[in-house]
Amino acid sequence: MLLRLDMASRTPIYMQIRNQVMLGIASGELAAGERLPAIRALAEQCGVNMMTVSKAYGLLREEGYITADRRGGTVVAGSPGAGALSEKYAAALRIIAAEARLAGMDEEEFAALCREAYKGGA
Amino acid sequence: MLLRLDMASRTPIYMQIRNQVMLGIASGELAAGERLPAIRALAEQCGVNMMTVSKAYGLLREEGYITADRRGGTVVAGSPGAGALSEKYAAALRIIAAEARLAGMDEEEFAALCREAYKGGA
Amino acid sequence: MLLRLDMASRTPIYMQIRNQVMLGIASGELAAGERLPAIRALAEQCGVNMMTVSKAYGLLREEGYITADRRGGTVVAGSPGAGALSEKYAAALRIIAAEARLAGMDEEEFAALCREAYKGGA
Amino acid sequence: MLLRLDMASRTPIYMQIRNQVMLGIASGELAAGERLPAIRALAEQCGVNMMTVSKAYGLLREEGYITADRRGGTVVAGSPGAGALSEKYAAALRIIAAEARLAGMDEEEFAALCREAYKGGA
DNA sequence: GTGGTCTAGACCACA
DNA sequence: GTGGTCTAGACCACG
Repeated sequence: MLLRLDMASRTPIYMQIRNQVMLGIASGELAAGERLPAIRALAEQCGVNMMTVSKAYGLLREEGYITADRRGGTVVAGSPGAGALSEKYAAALRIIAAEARLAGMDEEEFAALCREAYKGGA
Repeated sequence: MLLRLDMASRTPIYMQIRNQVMLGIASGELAAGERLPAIRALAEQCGVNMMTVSKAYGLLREEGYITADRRGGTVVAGSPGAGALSEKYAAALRIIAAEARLAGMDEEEFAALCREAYKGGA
Repeated sequence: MLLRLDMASRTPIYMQIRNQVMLGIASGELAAGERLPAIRALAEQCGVNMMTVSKAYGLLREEGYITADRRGGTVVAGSPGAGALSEKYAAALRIIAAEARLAGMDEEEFAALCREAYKGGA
Repeated sequence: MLLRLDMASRTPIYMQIRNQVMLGIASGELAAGERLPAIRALAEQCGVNMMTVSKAYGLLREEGYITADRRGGTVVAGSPGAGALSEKYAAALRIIAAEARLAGMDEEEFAALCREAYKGGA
């Protein structure tokens, strides 16, 4: 699990870390029960502040994607699976769909693109 | 065209305005050539500062969704249509797809949701 | 002499008119002594306000490119030829040269581009 | 890096700042990777509002001349170099060339002036 | 510390 | 009338 952080991006670093860990879990690269690197280790490896990594882990914990294990480490949680997308992501999807429509894509092209994005995380 | 702004949201107000205007254009509620409300008028209507609306309009202009006619007013541009989603939105789509996968949705459910989002803007 | 005005441009319309008349004179398309269209006629032809055309003509008159003739018309003046570029244009040229340098052009390429621009107005 | 701003100029202050920073990068006075003054610091130094400097930095960022490092500060970007002048600057060059022609300069004189402008930023 | 966002006024250029 | 620019403050998110 190697993180690629873009310091020039508008997306906050902690969010980039959170996103990439989440993507790693979704793709199966990070299996349920697998242990994540310690905060200090990951911070050093990425050249960022420990607080930044801590914030990302905290977010992932709140979302239920990871949990603290008994010995003080952090492990990937078994996915609970709410069965539906949260309203936050649904709203983002509507915006992306509108952008696609304005870019000239028809419904079939957009659906294919979405399937591709879904499979890409496999 | 009525805008609904959430002052408590993490999304900046100017971006909320930009998104809703863009959604309005995509849905056809705002037709090409149609005139948008004047910056001051929209600012007053939304209870927001002029500069905030100005920033949203500036963004939309840069993106090519609207054009400022020098003879006064801002009008909806005819969409040229790049034909593809920008990498920025493609990356966001990958994240949403991963969230959907972790929420327990299978590919078919996700594709249906995406089609719904696309048609929703019709 | 047909003017092509872009209402969506950031360049004011009166300046677009001024620039195109000046370019017409430089290229020889408008010869010294030739009569320019009346303000009202040009305004109607371009679909702009008379005041706008008047402002452009006023500018060109101040710069010495055109003069009022005895019968109330406007004619192209014989070029006086200061022999040097005004500081305003020299400054603009420095900025363009810097942009070219940052775009990766070397001195030869830039000089060739400048000669092309000079000859283009022939 | 000292900026000289002309408050009486028709050129907006934010554009003057943008131009001078760009000229500084082109001349090598500001090297790639070098850190620019903080927005607030530059604003105070120039006796200008923060937002004005912010707008200039935003422009330079969009143009790819600088990048905002999330770990604090704004740095000069390594120039990618499109290899050609944008149409906007090419049009401005045509206008300047025409002005030079009307000022009585011949092609050689103009080319020499352009080389001078190019080398001036060295 | 940094940049990002926002407010409530103001003046100006353009058409 | 329109949009563009600017000021002098303020609060917030990020690292």
